[in-house]
Amino acid sequence: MLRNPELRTKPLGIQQKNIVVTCNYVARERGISKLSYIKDAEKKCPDIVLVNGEDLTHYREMSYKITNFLLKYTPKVERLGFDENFLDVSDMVRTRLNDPSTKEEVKGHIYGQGQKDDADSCTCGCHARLTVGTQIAADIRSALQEELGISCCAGIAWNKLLSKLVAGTHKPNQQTVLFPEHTFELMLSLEAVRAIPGIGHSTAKRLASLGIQTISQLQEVDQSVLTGEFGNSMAQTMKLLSCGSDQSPVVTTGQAQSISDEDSFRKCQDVEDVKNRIGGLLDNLLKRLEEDGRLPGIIRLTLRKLDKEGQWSKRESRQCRVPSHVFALGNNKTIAWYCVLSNNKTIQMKMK
DNA sequence: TGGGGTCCT
DNA sequence: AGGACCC
Repeated sequence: MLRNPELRTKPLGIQQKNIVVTCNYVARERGISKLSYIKDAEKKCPDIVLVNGEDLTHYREMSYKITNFLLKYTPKVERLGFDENFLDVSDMVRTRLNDPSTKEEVKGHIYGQGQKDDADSCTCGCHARLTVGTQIAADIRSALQEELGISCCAGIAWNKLLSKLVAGTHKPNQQTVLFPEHTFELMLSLEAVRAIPGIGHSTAKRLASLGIQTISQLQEVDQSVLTGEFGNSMAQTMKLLSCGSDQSPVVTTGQAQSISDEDSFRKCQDVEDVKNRIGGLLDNLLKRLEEDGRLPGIIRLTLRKLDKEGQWSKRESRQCRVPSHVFALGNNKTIAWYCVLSNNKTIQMKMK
């Protein structure tokens, strides 16, 4: 929509292969959901505009523009995917609170307000700090809109878990603050344990096998039951998460730990085809590598196979260290196969 | 389901 | 090398 503002008012979906991976809010009002099949989306909304988003270059660039913009406010910026950032603004809050011109006005929504009367029992000053947090968020969001044309949501709380959860409570382009009295309310509004960031597919299944499906069940279960299934460390963090407690600090993301390029290799029959496609992926990688300026220490090839029923199986990977002279020679295609051949391993690719 | 990423075991 | 998690 940034590159083509006319799309702003139309139902827009971003397409990768057969799937609408994400869409704008106009499309969502028409019943389109993320990760739906193109066919279903077109049935619900025949006039949906589809833009191919298989090449992530533009999104990646914008993503880093935004992160770099946020880094002007504080060095404590942690990226999560291409479109989320955590900011630890504790230091900014402190300096603003020392400024006599700072007011007590809350910007944006207050979570849970109106459902209970707010007896402000806090004596630690957290209400004042969170209030300043809402002002910082509002400032940053409007600067983002002005300078980069980006709208976004924000959640203001005292840890990453809660800020993320509360950010989702008022949805397009709004911000919400969580005051401590409403923490339990927010956690219990989630219902399923799966809704806790950090509890994924597999953990949710294992919890279900213990008879635990809701957050309140997780809050109330005996610690030893969890420890038996997950071990001490995971059991403890899950217990804490269920109560809205998150000890993890905001960790500055910095430069990428890895760069990768993928393709699903649909309709790829012969060896020649495979070589060409991998060669293409490699060309893109080398281009990005050059922009990055660093040299890789390891190269890895990952693949997924289709079995006879056409189902995806697990990923398999082979990796090896790359001596820098390989890059000094600059021979593209040599590098492509370097890791495979250097281990003298053959990877069978069976594509449908 | 897709094309990315992170960290832990 | 694989598994879990995130978007």
